[in-house]
Amino acid sequence: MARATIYSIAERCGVSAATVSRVFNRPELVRESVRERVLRVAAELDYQPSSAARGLVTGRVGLVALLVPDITNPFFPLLVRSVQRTAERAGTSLMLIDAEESAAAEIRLVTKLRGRVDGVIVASPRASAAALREAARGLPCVLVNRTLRELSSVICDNTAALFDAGEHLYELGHRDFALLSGPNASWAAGRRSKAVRRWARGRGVRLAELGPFRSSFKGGRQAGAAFLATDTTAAFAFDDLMACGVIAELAENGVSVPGERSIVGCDDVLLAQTVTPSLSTVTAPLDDLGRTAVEVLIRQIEAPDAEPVAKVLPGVFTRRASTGPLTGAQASA
Amino acid sequence: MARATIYSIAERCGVSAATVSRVFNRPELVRESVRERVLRVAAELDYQPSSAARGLVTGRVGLVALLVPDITNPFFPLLVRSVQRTAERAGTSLMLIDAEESAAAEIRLVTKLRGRVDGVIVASPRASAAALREAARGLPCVLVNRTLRELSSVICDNTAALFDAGEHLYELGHRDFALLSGPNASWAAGRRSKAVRRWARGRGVRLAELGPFRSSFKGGRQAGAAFLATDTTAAFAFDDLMACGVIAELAENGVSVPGERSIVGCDDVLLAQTVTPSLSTVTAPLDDLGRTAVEVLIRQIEAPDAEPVAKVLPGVFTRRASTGPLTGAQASA
DNA sequence: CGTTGAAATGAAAGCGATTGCATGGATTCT
DNA sequence: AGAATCCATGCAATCGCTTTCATTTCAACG
Repeated sequence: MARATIYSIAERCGVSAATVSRVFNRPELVRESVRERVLRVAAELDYQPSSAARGLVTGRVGLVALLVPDITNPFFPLLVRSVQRTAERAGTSLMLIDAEESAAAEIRLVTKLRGRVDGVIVASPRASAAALREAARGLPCVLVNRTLRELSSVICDNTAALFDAGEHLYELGHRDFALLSGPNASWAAGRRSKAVRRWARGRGVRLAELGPFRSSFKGGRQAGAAFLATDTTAAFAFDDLMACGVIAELAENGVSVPGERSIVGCDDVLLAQTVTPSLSTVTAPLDDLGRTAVEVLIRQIEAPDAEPVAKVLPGVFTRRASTGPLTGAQASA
Repeated sequence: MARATIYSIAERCGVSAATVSRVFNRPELVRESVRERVLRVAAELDYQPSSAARGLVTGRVGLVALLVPDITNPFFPLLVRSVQRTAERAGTSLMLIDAEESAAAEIRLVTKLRGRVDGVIVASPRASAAALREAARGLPCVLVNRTLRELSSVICDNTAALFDAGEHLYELGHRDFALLSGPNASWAAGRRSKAVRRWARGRGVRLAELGPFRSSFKGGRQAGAAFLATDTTAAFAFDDLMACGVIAELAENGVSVPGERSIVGCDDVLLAQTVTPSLSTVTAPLDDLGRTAVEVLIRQIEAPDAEPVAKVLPGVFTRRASTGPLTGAQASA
């Protein structure tokens, strides 16, 4: 049986296709008895409107894309969920695209999206500002965790939370810190490093800058080795993934956390709670981040010429078990 | 500037829209000089075909959906990536849908997909067989990690790998085992439990069945407590997430792994490698799973009346650090 | 009972692409 | 040279829906 269309429904109901269409779009314009009949028949026939046909005439396809650099990075699934949930509530579906960490792929993929989706959310883009701007031309676009003049963005500002983390460590007695920085290409990494540097300078403590390291468990192992080679006692890791690698590396070398060294991560992914010891970290408001991104995007889709907006959501420091007091034993180390 | 269409391109090139269309679909039918000119103008105008218009006439929208029960479960991101990669190679995009662990949502969402996508891959569905069959009527559909007569499926069979895991533990000296079973609604959980039971019976060892527990870190903590309450020395956890919870619970109670108890997980998610001790587990061929699912789905889309196929891919036991020899100390415990 | 205005419905145009068929010009064959 | 063939291209129908505009229906009113 061929798929039901508004015509097959109209025929069965003895009305015109226009009326059937109205039942779904402007039901208040249709007499109740007719409306009910149409809905009943539609249900019987398993009618689902063709998104292609509707999209062709309305110019909207009811689809927004979310481009992530690496879906296997535990940071993103929560973002994906919140974006998808918000999108569904707004009556639009989500097209997910994994750029597999390639800046070139990002650009290529965004470019291909024009005409296929109503708008795109680009999370933590690696690509250059110029390329991004060019690729997003004529396509409503919202950046997550990156700002760019001329494009809307939603970012998580961890500055205050990193200050809190620093203060927390300072109160525990730490005076010598390590900054395990993230990839140079990462905009967020730059911001985080800057925040940590600012705090350290303001607080007047020593800060050894190590890295950059990759944002992965392995990158964290390397960072951990580098951290061990210094005589610092507390480290700011670029993110949780890296922090987990650091913890593993330290454990392997018989260095206890937080007994001998303290570590804070960033993002608060699932991993941060499951690792032993659980990770003190900066919790990103992932739910808000995703929701806000969709809201901004939808506004952008509805008013394509509106000024871009830049939303900033703060992260929050969450204390767990990977940070502890500086003991006498360490101080003498 | 309004978006470019085949008409605007045709006009600029002094040819008809049909020719422009052919340049993209059957380029060999168009004279080279014309083809080049059209392509150049199309590039200049940033032309992207309207997927809606194309979909309307071809009946294909170039989109397949992947429905997962919970994107935040670390099992899925790898599947998502492999599905998306394979789909992109086949020239189709991926619509991701998170059912947020609700069987009802699964059915509702699949139903809504008819007309919006060319086909759907449903991963680890929770919904009842009847509801699934009904929802997928008239929509090419492939199940992952679940079989159902009348629908195609791609599953990972862990039976042999679980036998290997058992043998491995047996050789290490273990004789008393615990089975920490997964949710009753999970088809995979049933299969895994059955495999473990079969192995234990065949091998003639004691098997304490505990649970069911939720497939989450917390569920694992509970499972860990239950495990500790027995005098068994090795546990089969339903999956890695649960196994990590078990390890955390044991660690908190001062029980060393694998010194005092051994544990194996299932799936081999990122977590399995980052947890301390790293987890001996059954590695699922996620890449193959995703790829095969897309291939089967595409075949199904191209030949909607073909018989459903059921593919089976084997898991492989991977030894890591969470399994170790039974020491005298434990035996006496 | 004819008029009027509102409410309900229908007719038809178009959205942007694909594609079967017709056409016209160049090439080849007889 | 005329017929047959072939290649490149254009014409026009079509996909399923939305939406404007026109038309019909009908209740209410004078």
